[in-house]
Amino acid sequence: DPLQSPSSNTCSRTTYAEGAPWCSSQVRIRKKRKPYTKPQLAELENEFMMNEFINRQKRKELSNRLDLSDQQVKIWFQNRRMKKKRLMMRDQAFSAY
Amino acid sequence: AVMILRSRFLDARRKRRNFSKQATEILNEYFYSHLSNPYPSEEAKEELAKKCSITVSQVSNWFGNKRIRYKKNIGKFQEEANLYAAKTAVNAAH
DNA sequence: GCATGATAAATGAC
DNA sequence: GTCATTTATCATGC
Repeated sequence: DPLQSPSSNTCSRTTYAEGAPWCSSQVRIRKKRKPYTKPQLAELENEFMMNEFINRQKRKELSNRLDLSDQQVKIWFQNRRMKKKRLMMRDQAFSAY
Repeated sequence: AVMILRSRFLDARRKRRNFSKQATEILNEYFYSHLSNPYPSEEAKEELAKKCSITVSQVSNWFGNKRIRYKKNIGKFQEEANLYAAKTAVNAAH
């Protein structure tokens, strides 16, 4: 797994670092965010339409087919459910007018 | 007509608009006066949203962007930081 | 041409 | 599981 460290801690060296500890090293190594391809998203969206909660079985075959990890598919569905909630809230807010 | 407005409302990303000068002023005042912990509570977000005439989600977006961009290049924001530090100092004196 | 606001991957608290 | 975040990317403003 190609990992990337938060190399630049320009924050902790500056005079403002003392007043902003939140700024200092975000600690752990984080995988770089990589946008998914259009075909990948199309399949994920299609599966989400079928059911918003995916089981291990379908998750495995989806991850294999899309060249994504099992975890990535799981996270995508979680984020997708949050997105749906945001859109519905926004729609509701609009309907108020 | 309503549907057109609705679609634009739903797809805010495509129709991004900069916040008003006053709104940015209020958000920056809060950010730099809470530089040690620039994480407003839900209540604080709602109050800021009301003052700025924006949504709480927009407040969250603003602080998220501000925090990451600030810490990525503190030098670029130093002048701004000094400005608002002086401003809050004046407010405190009164 | 970057600044800025919103969104898409990814993490972690709970 | 949700959900507030971090980070990179996108789309727009100017």
